[in-house]
Amino acid sequence: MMSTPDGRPMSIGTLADRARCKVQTIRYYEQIGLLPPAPRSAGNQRRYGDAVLHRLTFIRHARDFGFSVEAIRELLDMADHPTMPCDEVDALARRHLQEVESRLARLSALRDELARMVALCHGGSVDECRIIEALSDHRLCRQEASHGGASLK
Amino acid sequence: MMSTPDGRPMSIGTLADRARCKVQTIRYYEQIGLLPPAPRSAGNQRRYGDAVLHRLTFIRHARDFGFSVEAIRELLDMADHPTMPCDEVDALARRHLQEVESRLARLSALRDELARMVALCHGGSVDECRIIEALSDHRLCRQEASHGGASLK
DNA sequence: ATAATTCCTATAGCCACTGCAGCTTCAAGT
DNA sequence: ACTTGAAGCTGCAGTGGCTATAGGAATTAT
Repeated sequence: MMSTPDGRPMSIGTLADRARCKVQTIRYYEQIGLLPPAPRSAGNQRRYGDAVLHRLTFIRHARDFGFSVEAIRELLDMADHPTMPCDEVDALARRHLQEVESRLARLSALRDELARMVALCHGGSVDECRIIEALSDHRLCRQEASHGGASLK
Repeated sequence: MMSTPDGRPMSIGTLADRARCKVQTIRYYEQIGLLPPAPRSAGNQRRYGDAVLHRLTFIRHARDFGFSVEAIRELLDMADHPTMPCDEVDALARRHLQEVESRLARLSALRDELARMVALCHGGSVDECRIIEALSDHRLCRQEASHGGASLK
């Protein structure tokens, strides 16, 4: 129906289905240079071969792992030079792991504070609500630094 | 220097220092209606009393807890009606806690996958790099669902 | 009086997409 | 051959929660 089991090139929709991403995302990746400009059909529609499917799969997978587009750009550069040592790939991945672990720690501290706050509520009216109170007064937190404004994306 | 220990109103910079946030953020909050339009000096500069400091502290604190601006809008509405029952406050906080726990779970699964991936690298060149390989081939992941594209903000 | 600082508005940028409007092209069915 | 509907095209706006900058006016310090 929409696949090309033989060598014929794919439409953008087929590529999107195969890579499990949206059509617009593919065009966006082309626009920012993660994917090369696609060759066009006579009617100006993009046509793709398997190489782009692999590249796109790589990109989506790396995004699922939380790598930024800039990091992926570097990873793709490295993957395009297979004879170079993989130290930089390793370093990039380790840096990302550290970032994830740091976010995890912040989010975990946040969860604890939030759970503690929620546990304080025993019904009643808003003016005796411990949650509102806790949000109003930073001193009611266990530690200042536990969730202090750092980006916890 | 810049504080007003007596009853005189504060400038936006003083308010920003006291609430530990940026001047632009205050103007932004006014713009989106989290803070009321500030009264102005003769020269059109914003002047603030302590009430706004408290409101802003509440907002910043709730943001530190990861509440969205929309959620904070609701919390402020509730805080402005102290005689109402606090059920809704409680429900909002519990919902947010659940959201945080779900993010935490996703991020934790991601961390595990990433750590596993990083551990596979034993040096060498890029074409034998297990990290690149893992990113290229989703089948090398333990479980499909562990980090599959869900927003893990 | 002057200099340094802070304030004002308006606008653009961040990230990684997503959605829409208004049009053209393609593939399948009759 | 013709119609129809799906899928494609470009370009632009919007998301969230700020942050940064430009160019000018007001305030404060010396």
